[in-house]
Amino acid sequence: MSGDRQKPGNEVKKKAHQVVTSADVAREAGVSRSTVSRCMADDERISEATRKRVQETAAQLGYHVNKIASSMNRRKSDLIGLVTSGLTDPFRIEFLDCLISQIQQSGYRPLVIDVSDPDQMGISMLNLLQYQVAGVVVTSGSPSPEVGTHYLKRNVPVVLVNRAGRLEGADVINCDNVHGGELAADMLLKSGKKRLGFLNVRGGTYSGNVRGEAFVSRIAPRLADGEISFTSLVCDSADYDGGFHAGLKYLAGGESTPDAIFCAKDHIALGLMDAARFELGLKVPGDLAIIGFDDIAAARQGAYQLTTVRQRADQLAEMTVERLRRRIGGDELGDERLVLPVEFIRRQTV
Amino acid sequence: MSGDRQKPGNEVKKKAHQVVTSADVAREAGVSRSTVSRCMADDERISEATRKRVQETAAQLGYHVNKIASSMNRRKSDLIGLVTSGLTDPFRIEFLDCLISQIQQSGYRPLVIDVSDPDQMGISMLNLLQYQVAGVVVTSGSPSPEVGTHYLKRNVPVVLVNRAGRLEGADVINCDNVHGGELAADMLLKSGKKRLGFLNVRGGTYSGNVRGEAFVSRIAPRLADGEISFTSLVCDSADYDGGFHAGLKYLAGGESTPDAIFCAKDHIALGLMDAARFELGLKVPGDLAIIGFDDIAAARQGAYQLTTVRQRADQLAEMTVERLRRRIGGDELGDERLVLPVEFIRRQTV
DNA sequence: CCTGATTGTGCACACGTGTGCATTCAACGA
DNA sequence: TCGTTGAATGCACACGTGTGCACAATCAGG
Repeated sequence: MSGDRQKPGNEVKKKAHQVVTSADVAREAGVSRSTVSRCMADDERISEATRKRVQETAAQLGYHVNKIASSMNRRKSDLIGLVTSGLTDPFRIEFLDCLISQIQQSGYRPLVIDVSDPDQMGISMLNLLQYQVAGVVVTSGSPSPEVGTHYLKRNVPVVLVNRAGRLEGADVINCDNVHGGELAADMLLKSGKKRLGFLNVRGGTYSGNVRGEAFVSRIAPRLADGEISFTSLVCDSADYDGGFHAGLKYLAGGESTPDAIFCAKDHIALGLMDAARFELGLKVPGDLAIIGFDDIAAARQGAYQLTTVRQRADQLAEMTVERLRRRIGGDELGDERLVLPVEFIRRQTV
Repeated sequence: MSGDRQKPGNEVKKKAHQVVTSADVAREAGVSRSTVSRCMADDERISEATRKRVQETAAQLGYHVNKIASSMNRRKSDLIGLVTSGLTDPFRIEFLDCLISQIQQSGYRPLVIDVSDPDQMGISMLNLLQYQVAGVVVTSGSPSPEVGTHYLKRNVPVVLVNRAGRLEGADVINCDNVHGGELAADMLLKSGKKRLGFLNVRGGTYSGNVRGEAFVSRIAPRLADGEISFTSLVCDSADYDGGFHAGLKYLAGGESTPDAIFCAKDHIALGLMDAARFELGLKVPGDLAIIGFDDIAAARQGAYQLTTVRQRADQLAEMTVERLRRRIGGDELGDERLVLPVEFIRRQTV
């Protein structure tokens, strides 16, 4: 009746208020440890009667499966690594919010890791592997191919979200940056504005660059006609302050000052808008039309009512989790490049 | 030379591209598994020469300590549970940002768990225990005393941040809500406004209630004199939209409409402000003075320039982690109730 | 009553690590 | 030469679980 490999005679040698283990439940319920394990996992081969009895005993003793030991045995945990860099970018936060919720709903747990220092990317991703994660979602930075092979060898799925990389063995999910850029271009062309601009962070991000390029190639014909002009604008940081200072710099006046700006992301657009309205006294959209990208919560607020291109964080999260689950489930999928449709949201800044 | 408990003869029986384990490193470096373990942990009793050799071998073979196995052996992981409810509240996000960064810097990893459904609180906290977490930070909800005893029994430290509860065996950290409320009151009294209000979410949160009560008791003398009036205002959700709709409701006009409102938190204040300015055409602070609480990033933005009471997220995180570390380190500390000082930030809404 | 099938449980092993204790070895003083 | 000391390392066990396989029990059918 007692557990296996237990030398007889030293029954109560352990410390008193030890953590309750499956062996305790087994002893109390008069079954073997195996049966307890099977009951907790709702194994079908266990009779209804014993299952109920064991589960009651477990509850009574306050027994909970030790997930660490379980993970060790199965050589895989139910942790999913979330690679991000800080919680400052509004859209990424919204995405993480949806993602965490959905991961949890699927029976997994998110293990967050911050890679604000890009040099740490590789180390951190390998570190994650130490936890036997079931999968990883990368929302910032680009893992090196070398890291990729480590994951490939361990058969741990990786999903890159809104990233450039084409990592071997990893899925890449992007919103439709190209179409988004085109939608913005179409809108500004229709608006009658003449001096167009595209504002992105210095150096550019992958997403931002694609959006900008699509924008430019869409307006190219009219540019060639000389009907409109275009300027590429740059800010120092991809956030509110960056947009704000860019506004001060580019909108100070002069003949070539843009009268319509497409921003690489909403957060930048908000800063730009505030600089224009409150620092420079410009009317939006009268003096300056603005289009953003993402449709973050603040864009909907009364203070902004920003016209923008929406990518839905919840759908992005859904695709991510669905992809992870299938790969974890054993589906042998080829690397794929998935695209999330975007939608133009017309508000009051153009 | 070979590892312990290894029956001779079945050297290469395992699957080919197996994960590299400490035994592999041991074999390759010609030492025992124990030595490998000690080398990876930088144990002092290992000679410089072998340590170097082993570590090089490990690197060459691509060996990484299996944290799950390690946690299993030590009966404690380096995970720290973060209990939150969604990533929507701006101040909580800022706090989590700091917290995650500091947790990581201390050599731990944050395991996030979402308890948007308060009924799930208990289950989720017990679930966390399954992962042998080293500690837990609660930023939302209130764990039941029963959950507390489980943690106490397992000797896993818990820190409640900006929560009401006085949990046995747990530290509670709050910002100085009382002083904050008083500062806001002092400011509004000095401003010359006569019809004061306090806006909080329906039902109230612990923090909000304390702030409001302190505010009221501070203005009580002047209230008794009849110099001023006070109204308690309520919104349906503790966020931007809640504040926005409350603004529409309470500021529609009439003799008793407040001309100065202290909001339980910045996020509400922003919505209120937008409703006042853009929907009702009120001047801020001319027609309506507004004071918030938290000093979130948006409060600093040009569109708002919100006067508020600042609690510093980074310091809050610092206190939290410091407290956790000491308890994890074995310090036997009594339950404590720590208070983070606040600071009045004067901007342009009063 | 016997045989084969079906159902429910138990045994024993494996997962990969940390660590107390024993052991080896060299150095050293007497 | 021998006993003592200290440093460096190996041995063996424990951590708590999942699961393949074997085994017992029950039952249907002949």
